[in-house]
Amino acid sequence: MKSEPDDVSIDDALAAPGQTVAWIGVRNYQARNFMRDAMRMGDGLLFYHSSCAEPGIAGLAEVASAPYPDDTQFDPASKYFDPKATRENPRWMLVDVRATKKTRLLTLPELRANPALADMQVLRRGNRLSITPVTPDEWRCIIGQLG
DNA sequence: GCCAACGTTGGC
DNA sequence: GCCAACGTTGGC
Repeated sequence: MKSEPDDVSIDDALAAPGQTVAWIGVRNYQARNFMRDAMRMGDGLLFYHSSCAEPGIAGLAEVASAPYPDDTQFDPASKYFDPKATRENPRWMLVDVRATKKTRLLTLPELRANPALADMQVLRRGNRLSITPVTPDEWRCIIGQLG
């Protein structure tokens, strides 16, 4: 899961109550569907810093809730407000994310240099999704690099 | 700031 | 349903 560290960094997440943050602001259907349909409590997450000087994997986290509506979609004062969403028919769902560990920064160039990660979805050319699945092999490889 | 890539919007 | 225009993402 990508986060801009100027917005929410791994340190911010670890400093939050219960080391947990609601993953607000996702406004892409595919990314929403991963949270709404594919994630389960306790699933492992890679916490990726994007749109920053040194993009890369900065920590580990886990899914900490079932999916529920993103409240910011209903708030006209929020930059994530969606006028087409209603309480009765919410459009945007999220999960809570519990940060478990800050790791060394596994940088984007390092990820790209690893043949075992060549097909990783987040690294694919043109990928703009802020949430992408990780295969078990990719997960093991990355945990190994961080260990 | 640039720009490739691609998702969304809206007219038809 | 098509598709051009536009907006956003995100690395560089």
